Order: sequence, then C-alpha cells, then structure tokens
Amino acid sequence: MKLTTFSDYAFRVLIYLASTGESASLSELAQAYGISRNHLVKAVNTLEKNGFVRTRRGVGGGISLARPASEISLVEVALSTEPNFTIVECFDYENNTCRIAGACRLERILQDATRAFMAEIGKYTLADITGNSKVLLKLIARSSA
Amino acid sequence: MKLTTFSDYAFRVLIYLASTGESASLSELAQAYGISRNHLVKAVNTLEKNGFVRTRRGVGGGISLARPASEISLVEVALSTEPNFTIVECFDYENNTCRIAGACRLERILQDATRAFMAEIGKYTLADITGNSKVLLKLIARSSA
DNA sequence: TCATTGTTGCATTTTATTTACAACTATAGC
DNA sequence: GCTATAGTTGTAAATAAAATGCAACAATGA
Ligand code: SF4
Ligand code: SF4
Repeated sequence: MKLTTFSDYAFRVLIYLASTGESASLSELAQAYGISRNHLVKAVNTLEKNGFVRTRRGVGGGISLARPASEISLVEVALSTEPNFTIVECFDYENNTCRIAGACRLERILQDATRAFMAEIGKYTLADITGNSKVLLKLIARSSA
Repeated sequence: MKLTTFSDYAFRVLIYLASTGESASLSELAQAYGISRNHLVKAVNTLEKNGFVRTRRGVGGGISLARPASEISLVEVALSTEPNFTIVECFDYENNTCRIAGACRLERILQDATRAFMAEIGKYTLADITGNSKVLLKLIARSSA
C-alpha cells in the first residue's frame, strides 16, 4: 500500500511554496529537492488544474499558491493527485470480477478504513505542516548546496 | 493507493474456509472464485507460513484454518500478506532520498493515517466477516456453476 | 524581438505485480 | 511398495503501472 511519488512530489511543491511564501519556478523547485525538472512538470500541472497553485509564464513567472496555506486541506490534495483509491478490485464497480462482491463484508470494512485514512489527513492543512518552515528551508538549502 | 490482489486472494481463501468450515484443496478454491490455481499457490503459502492456515498433502489433504475464525484478526492478515506499507519514500528509512525527511510533518500525519487504516481493519476478525456465510457460499456456487 | 518560463503530448525506461510452469516432496490407500 | 493425490518451491515470463525524459509549443515581460 503506497501513494505514488507523483502525489508526494505535489506535496513537496506545496510545502516549498508555503515555506518560502514566494513564487518559484519549476527549475528552482527541481533544484531545491534534487529531482529532475521533468518529474515536477506533471505534478505542478495537476496542482494548477485543481486550483491549488497559480502559474505564470514568462520572465518573472513561476508557481505560487492559489490560496492561503491554511485553506489547503491535505486530503483534498491527495484526492486530486492520487490516480485512484481502488484498495481492492470490487471498489471499481465497473471492472469488478470478484464473485462475492456485494455480500462481502470486507469490502465495507476496507472502505471504512480508507475513510479513516482520509479523515486523518483531512485534519490538517498545508499551514499546519509548514509551521517549521525555517527548518525545512534550511534542510533544503543545505542539501542543494 | 491499493492493496495487492495477492492480499485480497489471501482474504478470499480465508473467507471461503471460514464459510464452509471445512478444508479445501487449492483446486477447489481456484474453482470457487474462478481464478487460476497458480495464483492462489503463493497466497496460501504465505497464509500457512504465518500460521493462519494448516495444510496437508496427499489424498484427502487440503487447506484448513489453523485457528478459529474469531481469533484471526484482519489486520494481522493484511500485515503479513501485503509486501509493504511504504506510503511515501521516507517511510523506508534506508532508501529515503527526500531532503526534508525528519523535519517533514507530513510524514507523521501519513503514519497516523496509516495507523488509523490499520486500526479500523483491526476491529474485526475473520468471524465477523463470515457471519453471512450462506449468502457468500450461494454467490460462489452460482457463479462457479 | 528575445530570453524566460510554463504547457502539452508522446516516448521510453524502470519497477512492481501478476501469472504461468515444472520439477519436487509428502501422504493416504490399496 | 506403488500410485494417485495434493501441497511446495523456485524460477521465469507477461503485464501493468509508474516514473522519467524529451521536444516542440505558447505565453509573458523586458
Ligand atoms: S468483495 Fe471482498 S473479497 Fe471480493 S474483492 Fe471485494 S473485498 Fe476482496
Ligand atoms: S519527508 Fe515529507 S515530503 Fe519527504 S517523502 Fe516524507 S512525507 Fe514526502
């Protein structure tokens, strides 16, 4: 069970933007985390399409938060970046082949468990996880030096 | 985010055994769910190694529960069949490359969320999800006919 | 007009998962 | 003991999903 690194990259972008409080270019983000610019492209794109960040092309452009960090719920982010939450095949009603789907009580339990997972993440906003922005930025600066 | 079908197959095996209350052969299990015998082999093997089922070779052999269904916690099963719960890369301390690991608050939140997921599953035992064994067996019988 | 910076779509590589297979060992019954 | 049954083991192939790379493009500000 894991999230895609795609989702995690999206989180890292948001964390960076909220920590600096400024806008940043794709290249800057890539350098900050030591990951290829290409990897970030899609993540940033998805964030933009879902209204979490604003982007501006051209000189002086870049990526910035579209709303205050305190209004960006972590669960919303996860829901929009993660391709799916099909924990078991029966969750995908259309393609299910399991013969006991419908009567299987495990299905419901796994749904509840997934909801519990989401609820836990939903307790926090981007602001909650960037209160220690100085430490975060220091770590990033040190590694990217 | 998803569990491997490997884990789900393990659950299906346990559900079947608990529902019939008898032992079953790999072939019988495969036929019951309409999945290839080969797929089940590893799942059953893992279940055996973790003490959930007992196996007997030879004529009249087969697979049966190693303990009462009421003593088989669903979370234990998931923990032993799922290859890992590395939600994000920093969970795997050895191979982590994320520069903010350690200071990142998201890490802790995701750990809590995972624990919440587990706790939810841990509320139930195999007995809890096979109270409707008749319905389950009927569904299986109908589809495998 | 130009350098900068994000956008888009596609191709490739890599990894994880799923599935298949075959030779092997144990068991029960005759 | 022989034989059919049934699980065991290790490996390999196929598939699917994710991760990564690239290049041509479009917008923007100086
Ligand atoms: S119905 Fe039950 S056994 Fe079948 S896929 Fe869903 S959870 Fe698994
Ligand atoms: S430290 Fe934070 S950003 Fe880095 S991998 Fe862990 S959760 Fe993701």
